[in-house]
Amino acid sequence: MEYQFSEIEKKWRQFWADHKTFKAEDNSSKPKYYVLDMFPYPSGAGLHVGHPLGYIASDIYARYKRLRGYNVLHPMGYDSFGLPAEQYAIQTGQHPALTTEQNINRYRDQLDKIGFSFDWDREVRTSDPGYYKWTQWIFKQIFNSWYNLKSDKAEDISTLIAAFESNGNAGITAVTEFAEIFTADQWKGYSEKEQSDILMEYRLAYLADSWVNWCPALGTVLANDEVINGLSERGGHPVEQKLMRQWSMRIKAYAERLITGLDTVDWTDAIKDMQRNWIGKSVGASVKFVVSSSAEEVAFDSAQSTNNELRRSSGAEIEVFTTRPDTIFGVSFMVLAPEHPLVNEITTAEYKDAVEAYKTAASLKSERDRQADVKNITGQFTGAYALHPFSGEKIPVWIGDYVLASYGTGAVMAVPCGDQRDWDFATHFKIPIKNIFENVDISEAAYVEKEGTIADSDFLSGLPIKQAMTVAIAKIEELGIGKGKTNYRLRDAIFSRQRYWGEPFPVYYKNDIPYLVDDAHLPIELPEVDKYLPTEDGEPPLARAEKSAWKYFEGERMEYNTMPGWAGSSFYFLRYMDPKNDHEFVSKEKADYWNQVDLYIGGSEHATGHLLYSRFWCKFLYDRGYISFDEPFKKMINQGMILGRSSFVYRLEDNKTYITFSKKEGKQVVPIHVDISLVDNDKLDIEAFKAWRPEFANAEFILEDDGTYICGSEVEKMSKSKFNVQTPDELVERFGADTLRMYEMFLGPLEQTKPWDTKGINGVHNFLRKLWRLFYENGNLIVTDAPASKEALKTLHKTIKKVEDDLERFSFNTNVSNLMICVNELTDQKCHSKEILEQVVILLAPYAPHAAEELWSEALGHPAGTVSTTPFPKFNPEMLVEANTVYPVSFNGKMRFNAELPTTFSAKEVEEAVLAMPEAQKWLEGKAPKKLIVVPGRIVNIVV
RNA sequence: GCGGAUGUGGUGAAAUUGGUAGACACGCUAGACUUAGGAUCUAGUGCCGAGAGGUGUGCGGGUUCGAGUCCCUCCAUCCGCACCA
Repeated sequence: MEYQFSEIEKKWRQFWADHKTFKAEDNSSKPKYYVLDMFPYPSGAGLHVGHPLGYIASDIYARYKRLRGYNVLHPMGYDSFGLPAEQYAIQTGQHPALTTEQNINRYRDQLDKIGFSFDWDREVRTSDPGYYKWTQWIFKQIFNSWYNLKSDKAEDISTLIAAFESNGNAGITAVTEFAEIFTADQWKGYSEKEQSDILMEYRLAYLADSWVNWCPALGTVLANDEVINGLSERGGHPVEQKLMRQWSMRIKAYAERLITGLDTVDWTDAIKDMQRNWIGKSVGASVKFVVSSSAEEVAFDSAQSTNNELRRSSGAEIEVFTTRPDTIFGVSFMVLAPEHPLVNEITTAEYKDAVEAYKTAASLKSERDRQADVKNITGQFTGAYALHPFSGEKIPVWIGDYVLASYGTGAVMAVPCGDQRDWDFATHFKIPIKNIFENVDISEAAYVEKEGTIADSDFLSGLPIKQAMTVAIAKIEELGIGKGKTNYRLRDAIFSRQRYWGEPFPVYYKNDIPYLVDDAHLPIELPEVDKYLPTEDGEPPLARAEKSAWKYFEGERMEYNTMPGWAGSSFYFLRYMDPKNDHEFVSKEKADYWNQVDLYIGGSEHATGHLLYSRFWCKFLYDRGYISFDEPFKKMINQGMILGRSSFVYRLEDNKTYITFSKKEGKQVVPIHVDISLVDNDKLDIEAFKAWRPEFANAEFILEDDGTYICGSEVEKMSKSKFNVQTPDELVERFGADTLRMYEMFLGPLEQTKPWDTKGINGVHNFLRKLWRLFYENGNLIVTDAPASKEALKTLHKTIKKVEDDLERFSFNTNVSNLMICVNELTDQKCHSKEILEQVVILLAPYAPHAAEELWSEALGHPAGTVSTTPFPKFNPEMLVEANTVYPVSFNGKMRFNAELPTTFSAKEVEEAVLAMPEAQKWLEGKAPKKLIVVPGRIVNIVV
């Protein structure tokens, strides 16, 4: 019997679906294991071969863990809210729910063909009301929480209100920007609106006027991680800064825990560093500089101005953040961001116009221009001076757009001798540079190292830099002019989107106060609208909905924004544990049982988005007692991208002759993308090419000497327009799912970016055919009951060990090869022993599950479908080691043994075997060896 | 500029605590066989050399009996961040 993959695969797909073979039990005596893939956004283009790469890896691991006796949770679902469906809806008028449904069906079809062991009973879709009910519910919990720095966790807002009612806010240490102090009596005297506004300053989900990334082309705001180089991640449209009233999430409250938590998870350093960078922790101090009134006199006098109105700024304080308090005596000027609120106040009359002009110029620059302009040093003196807190010296105050309004305090103390940007600024504007480092030359550049000794700095002189930092902070705190402080670059996450296809907020407004919709009315379903566009007066699309279109409506108006894409994907891994629960987003019991995701596989592009937000929500839900772990993903593997390999034909100037690759040299040719389905191993199917498009119908060719046309190729991203998209479907049809699965694993290291290339797929396919021949010859079963040969046992156990090692260490690069070697060796040995083949089939089951099931039941006579529940073969090291001859060698004056050994791979076992050899015993004369070096399979050096 | 990764045949790549570099597969060469199948089988295939032999893991050093692997300098490519005080 030949290897009939299409029949076999169809049969087993059906069997698994009918028997729910991969259903995960919520209660089991087996240990649990949770293998998760990043769920896909179901785009209209369908899956290409890059998508399943990670799914195949995780499926192999999930199946392996089942063989190892684990109760495995391996679910799949869809991140089905999103921009493309909405934009398609805007163009066509089709409801996004409809296109999303169609796309999901297509995805499911494609996924099913690859033979994944997902438990489809647990499927989730973020756009399903039964799912987003819980997205809305979690939003409510976040809204109803504040971050208590004393307990270092999120707590219910009621505890804060209770505190306000009894003591006001004086004793509260919370994450908030709110600085006013009020008493209990004052609190009780506030109106509902005033109380609501104050609580808003504490809530973890809050409404505030924020500078946001506004993308006019998309008509919505974007989160920082959705903006790349000043352009939108989706579509690449320009993004500008705009002040808007928006929902935000106080993720900054978790900044420190998001950093420390990284030490408890097994992720790559690359991803951890990306997150650390993004959070951007800096330790230092904040210091207040008093703006000098007398200095202002000087400026005023010299300007000979008579406008006394502008002179009232004396006593203003500029607060700066610095990571180098040790260099405070090196301050020779200060710089404020152009948007800094004190700029108008302190600017003297003389400089008013120049400052205004500078501010205007800065505001006209887009984020992108500002970034591109890094090397252009610009700034403007304000005429004001600040007083140095220790020396009392007058320090000129400038504004400059290299200082960002949104980081720290929006102002810096400039130390040109110790900071390159300050040095450049000072040099450019000819501001004096004071050197406070002992024996350091700063004439060419700033000294930015944190090694050395401080000089010329009053009480800091003579101290090493690191010590000076501590001393400086202590002194600053003592004088009450500042304090030690840690800053984070991470910004709070904007949570509103002006779009239709997202979760509605469970929020309504009455008297301009936002209220939460009662749980009983959740989910707040998306209302129907006539168009998926903003209203004429710029309200989000949901504002178009008639009151009657809302299934639930309360107050004067509903919240018309929707939630961002990351809302639904920030807890889906929890929902899989209990996807049908209508009373809770997940029951405590099930969350406790399934616990963390043991292995998470997905792309690294989510490093600063999804992965950060999911960790944030997980920590929040942990704080509030809904789950008992505060990191969602214990171990993560990031699969690399698969690039397309485009094929080209080369047209000569005459517009109709196409010249083959090797003969185009030195000729004027136009490369033209040709559909890769017309090309096999770079050979063009000429007839198919002529039929492909009318303009090629009369094409003429200059061929290779063997009469073929060879195409050129180039590696690019897969895209329809480059005709280089390889869908898994065609390959499954030609070679079968098992071949595709093994081939994708055979391609190279999982984590690596690599071009797609089908050149080697025959090799993998031939492996399966060869495997078949161990069982069948001329259509007859040739499996025997004869005992296995020693050789065959050795091959088997070598393979068991290799497969086991590769999967436990999780490097999907060699394991398929190990099975190939195994089958090659068994073929050479003419081994048809049932004893051996049974074990081989189990080893194969995670990789090529359809073939394994077929051989297991049809050739080996086991009950159908049981290969997935058979224990993984047990490795027996004794099968590998055989004693051999040992002979002494003298080398470089040191005595050692060289022993020739049979091929094995475990140095330890060989070591033991060598020491047990009579020859070795004799040679050592009862002494222990000083050093024993084993080259697996080859040579042993024993130093005596 | 900062951070992370990667450099091995014609190609994709292996190489476990440092131990025969190139497993396995593609491709290629020669041959066999055939109910012509995306077959199968045999032999060969890093480079130089007719051969013995020499040489070889981005470059240059170092440690070691022994280095693709460890250490140092440099180079190239890819990814992320980027005026974050």
